[in-house]
Amino acid sequence: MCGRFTLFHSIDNIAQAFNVEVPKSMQQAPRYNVAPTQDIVTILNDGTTPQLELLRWGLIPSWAKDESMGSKMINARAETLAEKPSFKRLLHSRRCLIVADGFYEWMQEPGSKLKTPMYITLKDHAPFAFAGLWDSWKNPAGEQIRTCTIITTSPNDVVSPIHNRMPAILLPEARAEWLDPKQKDERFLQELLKAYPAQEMEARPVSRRVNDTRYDNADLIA
DNA sequence: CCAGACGTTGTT
DNA sequence: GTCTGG
DNA sequence: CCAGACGTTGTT
DNA sequence: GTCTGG
Repeated sequence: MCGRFTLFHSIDNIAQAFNVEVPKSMQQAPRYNVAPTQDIVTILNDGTTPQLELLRWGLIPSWAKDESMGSKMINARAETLAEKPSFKRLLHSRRCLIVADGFYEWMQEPGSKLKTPMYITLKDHAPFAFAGLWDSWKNPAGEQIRTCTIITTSPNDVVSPIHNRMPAILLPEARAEWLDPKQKDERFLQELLKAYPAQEMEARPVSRRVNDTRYDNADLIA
């Protein structure tokens, strides 16, 4: 699955890599330990052009009575998106990219309760896009809260020794297709959610300090 | 029809 | 054991 | 994902 | 909002 990731590239870097404008007001410190419920950098097409937006990680559907769902729906299974009441509607109209440059998976040590955190990136260390879904929820104060979830899929050969799920990373050429509001073909969209090519990825163990969400420092991945 | 759930992961 | 918060 | 709380009453 | 269970 995907419950923790990094985003240390600058907003300017990201904007250039994804060919989008930098919103004037957007500030983002380098992050080495992004956790659910926090605001994350996304790209979505809410009108005519893809835009950088900060969304809260943990989907709160528009019909939710309270925000308790937000800490549960941090992932969505690619295989069942088109069937699940919570996601089907979003697959048609609320797709987004979630920008990252690495993610963590915890590997269960055989014959032990210990888990080793592994850090997984592209070999060229470029920023990439998780496939995501988003929604907007009106809180009791009447404010629209935008939230999102990261789609998971079967692991490739780099991740399968570590874990039985991995986040769906879109190939660069698939990003525009995923964001295209006119694209409604479920099968076509789900085809974009296959595991990223293993030969372009690498994984290595990192410090257990990453376990604590309050610890967010560059030495985690040094 | 209405009422109530709506999710993933991992582990057993 | 299970839920909540980050 | 992991860490940390998990309860009530009353008082400040 | 939409699906499932009764």
